[in-house]
Amino acid sequence: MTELRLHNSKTRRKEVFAPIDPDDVRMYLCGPTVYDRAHLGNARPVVVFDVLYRLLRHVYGEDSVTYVRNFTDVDDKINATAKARKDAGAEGTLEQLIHERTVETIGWYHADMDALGALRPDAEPRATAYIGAMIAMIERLILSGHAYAKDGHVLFRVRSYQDYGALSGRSVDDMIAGARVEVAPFKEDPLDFVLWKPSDEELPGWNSPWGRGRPGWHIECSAMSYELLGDTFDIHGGGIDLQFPHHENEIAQSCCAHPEGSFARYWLHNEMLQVEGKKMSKSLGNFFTVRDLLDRGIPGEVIRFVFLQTHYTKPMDWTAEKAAQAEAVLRKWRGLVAGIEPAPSPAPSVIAALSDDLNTAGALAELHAMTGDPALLKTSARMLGLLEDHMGDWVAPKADLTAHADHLAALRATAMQAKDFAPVDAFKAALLDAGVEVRMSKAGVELLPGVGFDPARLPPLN
RNA sequence: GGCGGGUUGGCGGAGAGGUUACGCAGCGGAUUGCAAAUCCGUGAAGACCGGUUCGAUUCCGGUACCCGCCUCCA
Repeated sequence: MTELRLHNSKTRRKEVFAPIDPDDVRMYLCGPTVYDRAHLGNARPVVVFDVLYRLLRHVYGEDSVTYVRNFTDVDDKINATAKARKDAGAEGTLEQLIHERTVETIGWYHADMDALGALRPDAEPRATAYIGAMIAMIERLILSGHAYAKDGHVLFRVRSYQDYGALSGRSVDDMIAGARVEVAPFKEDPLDFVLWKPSDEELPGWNSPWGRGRPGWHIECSAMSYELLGDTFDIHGGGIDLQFPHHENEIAQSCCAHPEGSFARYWLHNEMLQVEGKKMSKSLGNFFTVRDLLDRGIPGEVIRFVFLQTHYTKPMDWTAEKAAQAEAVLRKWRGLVAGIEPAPSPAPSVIAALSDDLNTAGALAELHAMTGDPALLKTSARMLGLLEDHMGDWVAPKADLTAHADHLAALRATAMQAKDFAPVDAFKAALLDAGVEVRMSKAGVELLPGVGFDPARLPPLN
């Protein structure tokens, strides 16, 4: 069996991956808070873990991998949107309006991630469906002395968990020194974080032993991973920005509530995304969503290719230049594999690259070496979610240029006789100007709509 | 202040203690009415300073610069 090696954030080393049960490999990815369209940065972990999911399925078998990715649908930004709708006169309770909003957002998320060629996880739990499990976990934490209730809040007693900070490499005392923790009257210690908080009438809430309220952010992942994957599972992932405090808190909650288990054994974190060398932010004006790119005509497969060019542990820079290059490569490859029956299995070199901590850039390099064997290229590319049939519509000609091609061929034939190439050159120049790629060979004339193709600027046929 | 990541040829971007990464661009050639596309060939690197070593871009230490996290965030 292929030996998989993964960089484990927990140990800060590349380790051989050994699943608890090779017939039931389990991984959890922190999913989106569904308050709006996913931005480009949200898509990076999705693509990275999609490749990991494909690899695990390849190595252990399609039915031997369980991939869970949650939807966070309890959140103040969602509440704000729902409240704004209610204030604007929308029908229904606040909870119903929240549900409507999140259903809408989840639909967008699915459409956008599907466009990137990401396989759907085996389970996509919504936090609101697991409130009972969260309450049960909080009760266990209170009983074991790791949490306490105060003024309608329940807080996790950070100093009760000795290994707190191990994942992100900080000590509790360092954090006090940093002093950027919220001090509140209901906290025993400024480091303690919220498991449950009260809701007023303006906010969604659920009944609990501590009154009507809602869960803190971190508890949902602990509760859902426990319910769906058990007290010990293989891989947990997300963006590096989640490492602290979110993942640190998840570990504390899960390990204290279920000391018999060891929670996630391998932690994978992807680095952040930049745009043209800068952090993507609304203030810099370089903020955009996946849908924005798709609407601009950049195919999801191209976005995916650009992502895979950079190793997931390094910051990735999105640039228009990279997108253009990726499109050219994919166009070429799609031309090579069109109508070709895929090879029975992917190239070992590609599996080897991916098995080495998801070296997707290395795997792409291997694909370049395979252009002489389109069948193998096709099958191997699919390990990366590329060159799949359902992803290829974008390469189809955007217009029927047969008439123009025939006209150009006729002009050329005349020109060959008359030794006067001016008319054919003029027509060709006009085509190029309209964004058409012109290919003339002994075999004939081929016209392809290029990147800047504009049908309105096509020359008349006379 | 604390924690973490990065710095490779014109650009993007990997692996490996000693042998060509790869892609794009460039250059030369084939081909073409001219181009494009395609094919063949080709130059070019490892932030800086030390150390280990027969040998380091690759390991260790330091410096500089860039970036992220520590607050909602993928």
